[in-house]
Amino acid sequence: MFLMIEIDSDKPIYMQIRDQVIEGIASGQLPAGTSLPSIRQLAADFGINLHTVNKAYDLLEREGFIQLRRKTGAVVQVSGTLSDTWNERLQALMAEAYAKDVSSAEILQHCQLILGEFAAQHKLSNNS
Amino acid sequence: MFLMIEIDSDKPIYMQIRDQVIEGIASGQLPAGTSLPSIRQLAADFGINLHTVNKAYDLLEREGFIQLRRKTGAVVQVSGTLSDTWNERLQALMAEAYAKDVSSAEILQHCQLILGEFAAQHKLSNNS
Amino acid sequence: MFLMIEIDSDKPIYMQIRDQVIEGIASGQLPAGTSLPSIRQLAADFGINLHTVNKAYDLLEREGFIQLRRKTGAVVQVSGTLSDTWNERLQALMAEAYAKDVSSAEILQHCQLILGEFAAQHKLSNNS
Amino acid sequence: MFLMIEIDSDKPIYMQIRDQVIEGIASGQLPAGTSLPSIRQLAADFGINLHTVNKAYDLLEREGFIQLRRKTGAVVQVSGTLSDTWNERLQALMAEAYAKDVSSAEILQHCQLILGEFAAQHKLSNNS
DNA sequence: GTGGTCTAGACCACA
DNA sequence: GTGGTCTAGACCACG
Repeated sequence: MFLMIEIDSDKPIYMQIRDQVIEGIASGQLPAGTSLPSIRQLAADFGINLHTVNKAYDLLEREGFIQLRRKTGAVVQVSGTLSDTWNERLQALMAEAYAKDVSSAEILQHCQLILGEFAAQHKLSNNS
Repeated sequence: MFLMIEIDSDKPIYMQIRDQVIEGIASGQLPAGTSLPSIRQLAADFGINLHTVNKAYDLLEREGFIQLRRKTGAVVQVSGTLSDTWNERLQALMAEAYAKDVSSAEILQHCQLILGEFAAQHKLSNNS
Repeated sequence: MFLMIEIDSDKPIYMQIRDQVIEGIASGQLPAGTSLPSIRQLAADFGINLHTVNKAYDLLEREGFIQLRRKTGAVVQVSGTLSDTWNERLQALMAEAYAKDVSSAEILQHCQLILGEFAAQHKLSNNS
Repeated sequence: MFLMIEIDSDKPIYMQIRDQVIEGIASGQLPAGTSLPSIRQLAADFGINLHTVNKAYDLLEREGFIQLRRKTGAVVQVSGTLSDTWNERLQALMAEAYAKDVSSAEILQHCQLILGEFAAQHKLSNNS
């Protein structure tokens, strides 16, 4: 599995699942149409509560990243628009760095670095 | 005042205060040395509790954005380094957009737009 | 329990908790991984307020001595670096003794004595 | 003057005065018998409140570092024993470092360094 | 008047 | 059950 749950993290488990699924999609490891493990499967694999996984999947569906089907389980779908709060969160993050006197160039470099990694992994996944 | 509190938001009030103060610093509205309203003052102005404001100010101080003084209140101070989780949060945000099939160029454009606004406002504040 | 709260002390209660937990870690009574009592539990045990304990735990977490988990409570974790003011506080303390005409040798002996006790207790805890 | 007041510090002003007078004594800059500036003088020099200086002097007298006389002002006297809380504060400080996995040798080295500086300055003052 | 500390009691998110 | 957040009201230290 591609998931890495840190039970000690300050980030809620369902958010860890959500974020990592999204990163998996971004990096091309989970292209559209891919089936995600069933809720029971995933919960069993990591020894976490069904409700926790359910909450993550439900959130991912509401955000348009996956589609939940009876029996078939969860399927990745790439569609939808950026969430309402995305821009706000980005602005908060940019402000945090800018207020620390980090230059715009340096901040953009950080962004580019991350995006570059996604692109590189994407390419790799497609070729394999 | 520069603050805009949404009592119904899912984001904790003390985080709203923190984020908006940081944005104020980033945009130059709150240059180093500026005095922030006292804890009691701000609490009264927005009809929120003293402890909530205190928590926000305490957090801002620990993160190096302001300095709390016994008698003078809170004063803006730019120093310190980026928080440990800044890069993680940025990566999660970038992934979210990339997974939505938004191109790298478009994402970077979003960042640049925000940073550009900060720079423009900064310039404006300095000239006035 | 290992704690000893003096309600009448000039030292704030949350600082008493903090210092004693740190001493517990130093002496090996609280090795990494040990679970601390929950906030509510500790507050109830000593008849103090939940928020006071919360403040102590929050401080200990920020200083890297413990880790707060949603469900499991507080767990000891040794990491992080010395606080910024440690050296200043040490210097003030050394000056106080030196100004009383206590010899350097005697002062160092005090330090060694304390450190020796920590080491001895540490050894004891490990062997048991 | 030998004093350096930081109005922004988290440490109360009267404590800054106290600590620096003690350091002055420890380093030999203020040998026994030296007259300290009058309360009014010191308050005027630093633009601080009379009560604040008074509080510092009062504390220093109660701790046995100086002697307050009518008209004559404050005179340094080296005598008295270590304060009741000195050992406790030292123990807390040692614990803080030891709990961070700093070795006893390294901690002692810190202490020796500070004491060595006092001794060196002391010698210098006596020779001059 | 400022921030710092403590108490009392409440609701929510997480698992 | 855990910690996280918010409210309300109190007293103290500092200057």
